[in-house]
Amino acid sequence: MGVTIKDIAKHAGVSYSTVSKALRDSPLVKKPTKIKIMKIAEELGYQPNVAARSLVQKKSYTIGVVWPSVERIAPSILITKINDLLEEKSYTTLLSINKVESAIATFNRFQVDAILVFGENKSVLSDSSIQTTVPILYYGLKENSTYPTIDVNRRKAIKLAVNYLQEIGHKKIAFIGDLSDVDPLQKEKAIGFFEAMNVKQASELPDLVIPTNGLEVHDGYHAAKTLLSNNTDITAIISGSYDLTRGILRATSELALYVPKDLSIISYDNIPQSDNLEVTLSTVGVPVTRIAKQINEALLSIIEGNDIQDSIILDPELNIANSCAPFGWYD
Amino acid sequence: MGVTIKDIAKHAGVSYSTVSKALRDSPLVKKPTKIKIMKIAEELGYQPNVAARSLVQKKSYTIGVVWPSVERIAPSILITKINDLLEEKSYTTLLSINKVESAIATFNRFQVDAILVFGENKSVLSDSSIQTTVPILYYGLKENSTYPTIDVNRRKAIKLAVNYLQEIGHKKIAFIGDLSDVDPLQKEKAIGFFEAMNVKQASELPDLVIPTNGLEVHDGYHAAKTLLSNNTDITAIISGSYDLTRGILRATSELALYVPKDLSIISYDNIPQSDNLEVTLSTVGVPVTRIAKQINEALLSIIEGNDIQDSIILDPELNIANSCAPFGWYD
DNA sequence: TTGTAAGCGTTATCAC
DNA sequence: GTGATAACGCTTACAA
Repeated sequence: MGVTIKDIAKHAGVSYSTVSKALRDSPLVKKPTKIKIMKIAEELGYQPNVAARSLVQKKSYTIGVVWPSVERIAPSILITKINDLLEEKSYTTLLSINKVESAIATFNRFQVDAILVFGENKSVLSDSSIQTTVPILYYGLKENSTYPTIDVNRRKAIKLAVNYLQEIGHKKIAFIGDLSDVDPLQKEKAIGFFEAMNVKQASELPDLVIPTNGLEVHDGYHAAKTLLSNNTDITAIISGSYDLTRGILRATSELALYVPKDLSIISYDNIPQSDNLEVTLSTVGVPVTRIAKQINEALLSIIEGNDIQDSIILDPELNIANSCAPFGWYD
Repeated sequence: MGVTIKDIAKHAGVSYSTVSKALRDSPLVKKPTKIKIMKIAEELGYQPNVAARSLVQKKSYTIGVVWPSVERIAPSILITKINDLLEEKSYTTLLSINKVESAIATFNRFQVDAILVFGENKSVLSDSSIQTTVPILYYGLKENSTYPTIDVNRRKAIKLAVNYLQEIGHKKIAFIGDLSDVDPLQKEKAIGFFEAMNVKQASELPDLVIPTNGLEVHDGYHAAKTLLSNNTDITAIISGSYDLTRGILRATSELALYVPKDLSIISYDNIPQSDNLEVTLSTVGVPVTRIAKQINEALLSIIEGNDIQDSIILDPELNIANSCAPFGWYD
């Protein structure tokens, strides 16, 4: 089995409490002793036993992340970022891909210091079904939950985009995105578009709203093909995601349409762009780094026992770049 | 803080050791007492403390999964399956997205019962850099590791496909896949193709090997477009992944080529197909369910302390369906 | 500056 | 059948 502080104590010829202090870098231990002990610990390949430590400290320096759908690529970048941030504060993140209730139960048994839940179909889940003594933070749509929640204002993001395009003179603005009911996060974006266009639903803008059945590149490609073959007078497109936008750009280049000369594009996006597309994209959204930072702070705060705001809705930002030009600019 | 067995003991008016036995459903406790205790535990929302239990039992009923690249969608289905299988045996899986070394260190501190590592750029990693007392199982390419490894024979899979197509008379067989050096798993597939075609490298089959720079749908789409516009005499394609195949099918339908009349397709694939494509695909590969089952068994086995085979390479299977027809069948 | 001892929540081994 | 009690590996007063 594993090496314990008692083993180290024997080797070093000191008591095991001294070892404990030395390893925790306590000022109560003389430098030379400390160094000697550290060295022996290293040699023996000592790994502190979390179980024992968290038993006495009632703290495990661990954050449990509930991530029911490993399949989804979107939040994975966010998780990675959060993980890095927490690591700096010497916290470890552990993920569970189980159903929310059982994941929370597991993390309670493990006495993690806080739980971060990536909400998805939270609709099914009511707070009453959750048993926890560990503080919980949600990321995603705030619905029937009383737990603190951090979310991105997707609706406002799309509105920002529409308004900007209108300001620079565009009249025929289209939206390409996922309108299916299954994903409330996507739906928010569509609602933002409707609101900005002063309509109630997609049917009032038959030619301008192109629903996709997913968020992949080819969904965007085909939506754009449909849109642009039928409607030659569209001058601007708002895209629901980065991948959709990549598809849209593919379509425009095949149709020999030039961005932004023939068409302005603003893409919803949280992720920093790595690909080098033909144009630098204009985007709206909250950058992952900011989301991660907020979540990180909130997490550390609730661990300290501080109450945080019930609900933090992050404001999106508009970043205008080459893919966008005023209407008529090239005439 | 959490409810402990002592709290339950007080409420039930018994000693806490009786509570412990009752909760573990020991035959040493009378039925009525047991029921009473269970009920109180339920009411109080008791959650057993893993730290305390694993401290005395030296077992946490937990498997640590090292998954450095949350970004990749491919193995996520596999992880979900493994998770389900282990749950049946009342094991919990916890994932870490940290670097392999530190993830392993973390899991050692948590005293998990076994560690499953999803190997990727294992190249960098030598066994000597790993400190562990917990048994480790690798999934992925076996390279310089002495730990037991489970892997899929991708090379053989593609060979099977080539041989089958040759048997049914195809001469001009093309391969669409990712040849970049970064992903050794993909490279294996290409090597399988080369070997089956009796060549050493791609350059010997200039028109038949179409490298993609990824495994997404649109990569397949564009590769197929390139391939089929230049080479009208190709009669069969082997695709390196399911998504690539979807793209290929999109391309063929745009080019008014009919599968399998004008073109036979066999797709590498581990994942059970959910989409309903125009044709039912012929596939080669090891189904995820089988991979998951093997990993599950191996894991349980090494937990018991049984040595398992150093290396288990799973044999792919060929499933021929509508997307494949003998050469000349429709003439 | 170092050692001793109590206690964290649980299981397991005894006695009763 | 049930109840004390030791032990798991560690941290932390407190004693030396």
